[in-house]
Amino acid sequence: MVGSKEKDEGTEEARTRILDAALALFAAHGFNATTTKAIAEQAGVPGGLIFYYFPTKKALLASVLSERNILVELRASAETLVLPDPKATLMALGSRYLSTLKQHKELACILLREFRSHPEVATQFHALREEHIRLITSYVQESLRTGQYEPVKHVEAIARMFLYNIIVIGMIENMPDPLRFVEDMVDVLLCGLAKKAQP
Amino acid sequence: MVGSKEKDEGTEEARTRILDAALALFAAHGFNATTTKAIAEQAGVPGGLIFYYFPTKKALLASVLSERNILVELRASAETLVLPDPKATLMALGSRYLSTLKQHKELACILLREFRSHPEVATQFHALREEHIRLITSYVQESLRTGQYEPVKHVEAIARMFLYNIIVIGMIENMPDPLRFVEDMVDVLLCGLAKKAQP
DNA sequence: GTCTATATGATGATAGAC
DNA sequence: GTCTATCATCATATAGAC
Repeated sequence: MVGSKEKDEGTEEARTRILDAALALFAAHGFNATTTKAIAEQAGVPGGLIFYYFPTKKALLASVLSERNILVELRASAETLVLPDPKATLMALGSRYLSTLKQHKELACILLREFRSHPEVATQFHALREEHIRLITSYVQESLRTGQYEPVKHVEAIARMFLYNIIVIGMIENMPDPLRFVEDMVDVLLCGLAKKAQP
Repeated sequence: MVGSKEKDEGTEEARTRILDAALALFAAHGFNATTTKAIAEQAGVPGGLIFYYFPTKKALLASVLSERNILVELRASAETLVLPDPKATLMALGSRYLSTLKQHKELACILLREFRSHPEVATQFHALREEHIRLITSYVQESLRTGQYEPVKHVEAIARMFLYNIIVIGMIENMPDPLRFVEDMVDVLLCGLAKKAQP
C-alpha cells in the first residue's frame, strides 16, 4: 500500500487496455463469443499477455466486473438529493440513472447478458436492484413527507416500477427521447398523489 | 401440402427432439456456450444428425426462434378481451402475459440473451414489443371509453410501463408473488383516472 | 433417416526467449 | 513485463457406411 507510486497508468497500462477491450467485447458479443485473441487484438497486445495478468478468461470477466464496477456510480446517482417534491426527486433520479447507464452501458450489458449463466453476476445484479429499490422508496417517502402529501400505499411498487422501467430503457437501444418518456412515466407514477389541503 | 399425413410426430421425431434440446440449452447457457454435441446428447441423437436437419448451428437457432415462436401465444394473450373497466383489462392482460412468458420462458430467455448479437432476433424482439404496446394502448383506451372515464393523456406511456414491467418480471426469477405486484402496478398506473360524474 | 468416424480449424492456455 | 511459438483440446461440420 505504502509503496504504490503516484500513477498506475504507464505501469500496468497493458493490463488496463486488456480490461477495457474485454469490457467492450464482452458487452458487444457476450462472454463466450469473445475470444481472448480478439481481446488481445483490440487491446493491441500479444495474445499470451492476457494470461500473464489474468489466470483464466473467467478471471478476466470477474476482474472486469469488479474493477469496472458501476455500483459506485449508481450509488452516487442516488445520493445527495435535495427533495422539493416527489416529481423533482424522481426526475432527478431518472436522468442520473440514465446517464450513468449510458456512460457504463457496456457493464450494464454484461450484467444483463451473463446473469443467467454466471451465478455471481446474478447475485450482484439482484443485490444492486434491491438496494436501489430501497433507496428510491425511501427518497419518495421522504419527499412525500416534506411536500405535505397524503401518505400513499404503494410507494415500494412505485419505486420498483420506476427502476424496472429505467432498466428496460437502458436495455433498449432505439428509444428516441428517453427523458421524455421518463417524464411521462413520473407523471403517471405520481398522478395518484393528492397534496394535503394547506390549513 | 396435400400429401402431408395425419401426424408429424413419429416422422421427424428426432428433429423435434433436437429443436426442444436446442431451445432448452440455448436458453440455459446461451447460444455460443451451447455445443452441438450437448444438444445431440440431450436430444438422444448422434451428433451428426443435427446437420442432416439443419445446415448450420445458426440455422438451428433460427428454426428454434421461428418454430417455437412465442408470438402467436402472446397475440392470443392480448386478444378476445372483454372490457368492463381498465383495471380488469390490465389485470387480465398481465396474468395472461405472465403465464405465457412462464410457459415459454426458454424462448423469452433466448430473445433477451441474443438480441444484441443477432440482429434478426433484435428486430423480432422490437417488433413484438411495439405491436403489444399498440395493442395494450388501444385496449386501455377502449375500456376507458366504455367505462365512462375522463380521457387520459398518457395512455401510451401507461401501456409502455405496463409491458416493460411485465418484461422485467418475466426476466427476474426470484419474484415471490408476481401477480400481487401486477395488481399494485395496475393500481398505480390507473390511480390517476377519474370516473366521469354520472349525469 | 440414422449413425460412426473424422476433417479442419479455432480456442484457451503454456513455455520460454528476450 | 513483453512477445512468439506452440500445445492440447474441443468446436462445427462433412463423408459415407448402414
